Amino acid sequence: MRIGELAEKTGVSVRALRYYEEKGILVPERSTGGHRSYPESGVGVVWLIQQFYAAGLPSKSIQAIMPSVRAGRATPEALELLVTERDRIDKAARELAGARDRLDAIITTAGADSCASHCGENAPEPGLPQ
Amino acid sequence: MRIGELAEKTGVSVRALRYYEEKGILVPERSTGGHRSYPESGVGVVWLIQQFYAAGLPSKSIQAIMPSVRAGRATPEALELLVTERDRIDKAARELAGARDRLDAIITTAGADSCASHCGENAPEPGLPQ
DNA sequence: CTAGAATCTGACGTGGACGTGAGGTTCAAC
DNA sequence: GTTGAACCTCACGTCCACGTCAGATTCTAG
Repeated sequence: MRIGELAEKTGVSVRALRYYEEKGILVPERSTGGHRSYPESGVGVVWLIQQFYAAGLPSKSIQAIMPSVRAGRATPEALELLVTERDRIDKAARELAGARDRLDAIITTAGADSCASHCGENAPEPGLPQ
Repeated sequence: MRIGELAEKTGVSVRALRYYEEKGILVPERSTGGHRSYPESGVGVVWLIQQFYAAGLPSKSIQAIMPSVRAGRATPEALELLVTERDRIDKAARELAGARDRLDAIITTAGADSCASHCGENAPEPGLPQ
């Protein structure tokens, strides 16, 4: 599969795919003419890379992790990095939950006021079973 | 409280605090000489700002949200932004959980292999209660 | 009153993940 | 064989949350 097709299938830009190669994250084959050629599995791999980026992993860590992903096993050093990053993600998730709750609190109180002000008086409870 | 003290109490750099003012996120009083003066409540506010940044909110959104935080109520437009950002955080949290699980899967399988290879055969279970 | 610490205002530097041309090459179709 | 789309390699531009340095001003302790 050529770079444009992979870009379209994944929603990632062509530039980004070239950038991944530059960083050693996703290195494709080359045609005789020099064009990049990706396997079908590239789609899933790109999705995973995007998830890792979204989780805040830097390129270097992703590049270090990808071989383990492909192989299904890891050297002790790679394993250490994996655990470190997983713990970092756990921490990030907790902070995210905190921020979300803060926003939610503002929404319920502020929203209740705002609603009362134009929906007609005080609702029974701010509500929020979840 | 002066800027250095607030920086020390929050662990945020002096430069960052000035940046928050530049972006209209946290605007302090001024002494006659022009030095910034923050209230005690600034400590909590800065923590909240940090949480929002960590959650991926851009300065503009934070700046738009802070008045609602201070007032405890929000205009309909602000409320819409709050809900939008909360949902964005929820989505981010789900993606984060996904990435975490992917890492975890690699860790357990790869870790089991890796452990067996140097700890002496197949352990009963990959283990990892925490 | 004076020294030194803290703060002030610009203003340029940084790092990461790409965006965006410029200018040339390769590929698929006709 | 030729054309137009897709691709190639530089290489500079961008955005954001600050870092960092310079040079001037203000505050606080003795």
